[in-house]
This record gives sequence, C-alpha cells and structure tokens, in this order.
Amino acid sequence: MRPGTSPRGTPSMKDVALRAGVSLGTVSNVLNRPELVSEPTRRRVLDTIEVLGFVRNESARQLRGGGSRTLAYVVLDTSNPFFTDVARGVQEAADAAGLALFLCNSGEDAARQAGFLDLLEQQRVEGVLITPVDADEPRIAALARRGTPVVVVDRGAGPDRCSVTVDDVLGGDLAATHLLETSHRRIAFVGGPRAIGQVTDRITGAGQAVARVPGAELTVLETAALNVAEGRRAGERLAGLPAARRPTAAFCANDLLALGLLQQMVRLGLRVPDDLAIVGYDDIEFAEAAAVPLTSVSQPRQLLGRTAAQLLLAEARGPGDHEHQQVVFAPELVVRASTRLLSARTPT
Amino acid sequence: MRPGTSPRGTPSMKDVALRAGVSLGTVSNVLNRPELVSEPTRRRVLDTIEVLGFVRNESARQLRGGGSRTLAYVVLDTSNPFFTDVARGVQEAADAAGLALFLCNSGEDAARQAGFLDLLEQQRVEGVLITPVDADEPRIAALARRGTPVVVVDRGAGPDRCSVTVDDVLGGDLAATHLLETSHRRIAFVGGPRAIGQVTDRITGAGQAVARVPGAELTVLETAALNVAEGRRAGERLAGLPAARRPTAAFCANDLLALGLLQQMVRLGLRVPDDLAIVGYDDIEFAEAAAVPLTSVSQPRQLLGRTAAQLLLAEARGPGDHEHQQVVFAPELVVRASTRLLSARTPT
DNA sequence: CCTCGGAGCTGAAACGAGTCAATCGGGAGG
DNA sequence: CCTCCCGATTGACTCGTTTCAGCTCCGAGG
Repeated sequence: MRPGTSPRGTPSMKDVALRAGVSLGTVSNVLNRPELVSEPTRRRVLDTIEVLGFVRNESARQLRGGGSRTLAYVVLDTSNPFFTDVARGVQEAADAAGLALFLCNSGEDAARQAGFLDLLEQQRVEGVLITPVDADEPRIAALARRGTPVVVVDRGAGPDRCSVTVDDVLGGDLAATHLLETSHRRIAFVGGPRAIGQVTDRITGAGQAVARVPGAELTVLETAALNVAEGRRAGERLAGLPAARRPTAAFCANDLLALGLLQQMVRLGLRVPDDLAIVGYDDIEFAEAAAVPLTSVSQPRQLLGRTAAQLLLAEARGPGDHEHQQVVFAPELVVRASTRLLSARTPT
Repeated sequence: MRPGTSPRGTPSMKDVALRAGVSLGTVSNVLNRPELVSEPTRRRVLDTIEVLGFVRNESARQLRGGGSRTLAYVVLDTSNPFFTDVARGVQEAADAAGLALFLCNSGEDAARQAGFLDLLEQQRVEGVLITPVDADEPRIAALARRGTPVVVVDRGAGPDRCSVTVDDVLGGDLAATHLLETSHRRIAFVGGPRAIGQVTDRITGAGQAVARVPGAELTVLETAALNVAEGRRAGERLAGLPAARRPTAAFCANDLLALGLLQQMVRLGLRVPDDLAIVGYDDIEFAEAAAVPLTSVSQPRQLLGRTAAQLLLAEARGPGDHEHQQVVFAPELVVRASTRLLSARTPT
C-alpha cells in the first residue's frame, strides 16, 4: 500500500490531504467551511480532489453527525397514475426543502413493503411517507415510535400519526348522488377487496346516498384488486346478467377498474352510458381520453402529496412540540359522457 | 448520561451490549454469525435488542465494509406508464438478487438528475440504471469511470457502457409500413423535440418505409414534448388544415401524444380512423382502453428493465472481466381499431 | 522586546458496526 | 494434578468523515 492512494476503491479525504500536502481537517474545511481556508490552499485541495476523483462518502458523513437529507415515499403501486401524481407533489415539497426523494414501490406486496421499511430505518432517512399495503399498523407504529417521522398518505391513521386523505365517504356519496339524479335506481358498486378502507368508505358513501332515495338499491360487486384486468372481469360478470336485473349504472372504486369495465362493455357490444352508465374514481389523465370520456371523482393528488411532505418536514424539523394532524381533503365530481343523461330513459 | 442508554437518539450496539452484559463483539456475532453464540446468550441479546428497539445503523455497517445492497433507477418521468413498466422489470431482477431498488424521478429536469447522481454516488449504491434527461454523457461517464456500474436504459450508449434499447428505426418502419399497407399516402409524424434520439430514429424508420412507396409522403409535425397535452395541440393543428391537404394518417412518437391527438379529433368532430388513422408507440395499458383502441408499436418493457438490471448486476458482481454490451430488442406492431381498414369496417 | 490576537492550519477524538487475534473456562486425557 | 483443546467470548482496531481545541506564524500595539 503505497502512500497517496488507496490500493483499490475510491480515494478518501486522507488521500486528498496527503497528495495536496495538507491535513485531513483542512480538506474537510475546504468542503464544509471554505471561508476558513486561504485561497491558494483551497485551490490546491480542490484541484487534487478533481485529479483523484474524490467523492464524499455519505455513510461516513452521516455516521459522524449530519442527517441523511433524504426522504422516501413507499408507494403502493407506481403503475397507478394516481400515485405518481401524488409523488410529484411530494417531490415538489422535497425539492423546496432541499431534500432528495427516493420512491420505493411496494407493488402491493407486504413483504416488500416491510423490506423497504427496514432498510429505510437502517439508513436513517429523515422521514417516510407511505401508502401502506394493508393495515400493517404495528410495523409502521414501531417505526414511528423509534423516532422516524412517518406520514400516512391516502389512508387513514390514528391520532398518534399524521395522515393526509381525501374524504372517501363524501366521494362515494357524490358519485352515487349523481347517478341517482340522472335517474338510475339499480346501481352497482365495483371494487375491492373490502379490506381496503377506502373501498368500504366509498361503499358507505354510496350507500348513504342510495338510502336517501326510496326504491333505489346498491349491489356490491367485489373485485380482488383495483386494476384494469379486474375491471374487465367485472364487466364480464355484469354483462352476464339478464338485462332486466342488470344494474343500469356502475360506480367503480377507481378509474382503472372503470376503464377495464368500460373496455369490456364495448367489447361485448353493450353501450355506455345507454346500457350502463359508469362513474370512476381518481380522475386520472386517461379518464378523459377513454373510449367514452369517464365521469370520475377527482382528488387533489399533487396537493395531497405536497401537504403530506410538508407535514413530514414539520415533524422532522421540530420534533419536540409536534402535533399530529389528520388532514382530510374534499373530492369533486367531474361529469363526462359516461353518465350523460339519456332523454329516452325512464326510471324503473 | 446514565449507563445503558444513550441520552438521545437511537440505541447502538454498545447500549445493547452493556445492558445484556456482553461485549460488543458478541452482539455483532449474534447478528451476523449466530452459530458462534451459545443459545442462552443469543436469546438474551435478542431480547435486549427487542426491548431497546435497537436498529442497525446502515451507515456504520457500510462504512466498515459491506456494500450498500441497493440499486437505483433514475427514471425520466414516473408519470409515463412506459417507465413504470420498465421499473417493474428492474424491481423483479433486483428482488431476485436480494437488492433493494430506489426509484429516482428526474422529471426531465437535468439539475435534479445531476443531484440524484451525486447523491447516489456518495451513498455508494451498487449500481445505477438511468434513462437520462439529455445526453449529459460527461456526468454519466464520470460516474462510471469512478467505479459505479451504470446501465443506460432506453437510450443508446457508446461501447464503453452497457445499454438496453429497443430498435426505434425498426419501430418507425413497422408503423409507417402498416399505414402504407392500409393505403395511406399522406402521413404525418407527430413528435418531438428532435433532440431526443428516439424521436429522430422513429422518423428515420418511418422515412425509409415511405421512401419505398412511390407517391407517399411524410410530413413532420414537431411537438415540444411527448405528453397528452402536446398531442391535443397537434390535433388542433392537424384539424386546422384543409381536408384536401390534411394527412390521412398520423404516426405519433408515443401513446400519450396519440391519446391526446385522438381526444382532440373526437372533440373537434373528426372521426378516427375515417378522417385520420392513428398509430401510437409504446402500447401502454391505456392504449387499448382509449376512445378508439389504439394501434401501437409495442416494446418489451418489463424485459427491457429486467435485462438492464441483469447487466448491471453482472457488472457489479464481476468487475474485472466485464464486457460492456449494447442490447437491442425488436418492437412489435399491435393493430387495433384506430387504423382499421375502412372497407373492412364492420357495421355497428 | 514582549504580548496579544487572529488567521490558517493541524491532529486527535469521536460516530457505530464488523473483524479477528487473543483470552477465558471447563472438560478430557495423561 | 497438569496439559491440551475447543467452544464461547472479548476488546482493540478499522472504515471515512466532522469537529474542535490547540498550535504556529506574523504583524500590531504597548
């Protein structure tokens, strides 16, 4: 091991110091408090850094003291545009705070989510935003208890944690009310699994709207997941019903389901909204570009992400007097062709 | 500062050792080579870890020796489903190798991309996959030269780097050939900016197909970006042309543009494919669910990601004898209603 | 001539975990 | 009773960086 360079691997500050003919401390000063170092020395050190290709070792730096200046958002499913929009809001806030943001895709896999949480905690990230797979509360609670700030995004949380959600009961109510006002009486809710809190909330909201109208009924068509493929399968099931018993409108738990359902309807020769009106949820970009532009319940996605990140930062920065908040935003209904009122239709 | 616990912050192995009445080395052995530790001691240490809520400090661990067991994929735009599909392939390969994957969204922002690359290098990740914003080659070359394995995804790279791409010239040729075979002669290419290599490749491919057919012509309608909004604007421009001069078919550089274009056509009362046939590119999930199911050039997205990750791992594992590879996949045309032959049209 | 002060720089002590040669204890063998 | 051996455990050292008390000059003030 000859002096001046390590035999292998990346050069360290020590190598830089040796080669520039200064002490370790001076190299550190050049990097962290350049005003303390004289111009010629600073120049020499910087040149040496350039020549050697020295790159700070973040592990050592973090070990010694500084935080990680890193946030992570554990996303439920990056293939879902809803979450990427939320992520954009998060990124915006992280940028503003000068923090880097890592996206972790749990892909609805509890084991992978757990793996990410372990790793992030071991890496001592400044904070974690998460849309959890299931209510693996214990895991998240443990993380928070040990000192990592956590904000739950798009899922409810108890009073001992920050969360940012959209009022799903209200959203369900809005959707169902709209269908009832366009004279539908047999309405199907398409979505699942019921273990997802939002799904049940939207059912609840739709249920309360339907309960206000005598003679109206809501049937639930449970799906195994909230994606396009499941929407298609739901479409098959609906199309298989005799027309007299078939619902005249479907309220889907998200736009992916709605798009799949819509697609299957078209495929099977049923018309939307004539044979089946459809309301989606999330109002993703593609909802408007669909075969029949989709009526959908819109959520303030970027705002959701931005707010969540701000809460996280507030918690991370002022750890002492932090008050956990559960922020709830209100969704809005966006009406498009998939529920257009048919003049010919008469209530059953 | 009472013994057994640090005054603040997370407990360390030393705290565990003290409280369990063993030495530091034993705690380390319990965690890393449990077979060396007697049953009762191991149990006692594990209990103490549980009680204290000890969590390994990954920084210290990495500093001492072990790698980071982490990969990162710097994505151009997580809002584009194409990339999330690629990311899924990457995740798959990372999982198989027991590595964690962080997604970094550059959002087409060169500064953010640079920030991520800096951070990742400082964190000594095992390797970086990247779909770069522009040809910021110097930055990436520097990263690679200093020892971080890099694989470029969905963009070409020189011989001194691994890359995984899809043959865009071929894709352009496939698309244009299909339009020519369905008797179109005035074809528009919609896409841009031209600085993007893939855009020019697809133009080249389309151009060579058109050149093979006497009397056929290709006009290029350049856009500022590859998203839905730009597609709509292109639609306005096309619709504004007198019907006699208007192209009868459009080949879009990606599906987002195509969906926007399609949407604008429908809005302006033009029919697809009657007034304008449309071919997209990428065959994202929503292409099939569009107003008129979209003919599109399909790329093996997950395979792309998986292969890229495997190349990266090969480079990271066997650093000595690594041969850089430039893998090129072939795209496939998926024909749907947006280019259906008018004569073959089935009555509704 | 001595002292003081400050700019510039130094060097050692952390930070937390992994490693490994050295040590301890106790049972078997002589 | 003494050795030897072996499994279990120890603790000093290391990784790369930050920090900080302290050192050395050197010029100004007394």
